[in-house]
Amino acid sequence: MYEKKTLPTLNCGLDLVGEVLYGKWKIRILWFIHQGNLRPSELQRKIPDVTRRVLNVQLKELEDHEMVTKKIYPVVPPKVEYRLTDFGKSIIPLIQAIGSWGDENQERLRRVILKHVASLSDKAKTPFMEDVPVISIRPS
Amino acid sequence: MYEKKTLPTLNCGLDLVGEVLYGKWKIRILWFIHQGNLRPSELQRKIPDVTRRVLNVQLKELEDHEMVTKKIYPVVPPKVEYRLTDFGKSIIPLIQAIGSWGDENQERLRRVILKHVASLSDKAKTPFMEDVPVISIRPS
DNA sequence: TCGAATAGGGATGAATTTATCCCTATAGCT
DNA sequence: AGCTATAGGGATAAATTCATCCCTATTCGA
Repeated sequence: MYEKKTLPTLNCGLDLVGEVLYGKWKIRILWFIHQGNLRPSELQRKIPDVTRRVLNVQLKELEDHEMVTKKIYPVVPPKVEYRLTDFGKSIIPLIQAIGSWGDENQERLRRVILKHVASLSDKAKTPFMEDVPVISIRPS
Repeated sequence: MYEKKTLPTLNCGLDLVGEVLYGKWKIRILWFIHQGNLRPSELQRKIPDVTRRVLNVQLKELEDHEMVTKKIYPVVPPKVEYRLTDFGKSIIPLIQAIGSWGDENQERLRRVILKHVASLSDKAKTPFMEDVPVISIRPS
């Protein structure tokens, strides 16, 4: 494991939320569990870019933060299910609100993000920011 | 500058919001500008833990993302002011909502976060997680 | 018998973010 | 003359996060 060398800033509610939601895949994981994808293998199929290793680590953190519970079925092949706690459920409306704001401003966000990324690599000519597919993980 | 080697995941609104809000100090910076702290020096006094270097970088990103505008006064000593754009203003209610949720669940969040941090360093005996001060940057 | 699916995790390397250090410049004040 | 406040940024180090590689184990089905 890696050991933190600096203490987290925990001055206010915003900082606290940041701690539990910070992580490349955390919000997505919460959302997909909310959608009924309870097993790690299901989650991984929903989020192909995350590796099993990292998925496990982030699920463990969500569990430590009491956002999800882990249930191990003593069967073979192994079966594990994660579910949102009531605490975890209570943050779903916020995730929904953020996602909606993002969807509403999707074009503008996409434009400014890609423009910024492009500005970071002026000479190296990055070839990948032309057209990123437009998919929504939230139900329409 | 550092050049990104992997493309960002931009599948849905959530991902897009993540791009513009990701950054250790971004949300705080937006909030304090919203509170009327427009000059870099003011912001730095409000957020002592951020260095001027990093503050500049994150302000530049917020500017690229059209969340804030930068106004340079041609005076000396230099004077610069950042203001929220309408776009930036439109995300403030979400920040407020997240902060409120965090404030409401402050005790629980603080407990689980510190418990998790402690679990990462079992043997090394971290000495710093006893009592982090409880301050709110949002007006009461 | 061999491979796929299931879940997990140690060791290590790569990528990314954040921090540190050290410069530039000018006006006003002591 | 020297100090402070103002704003900015290059080069580099440190911290942190994320990815890759490679193992363990069992049951079922081809």
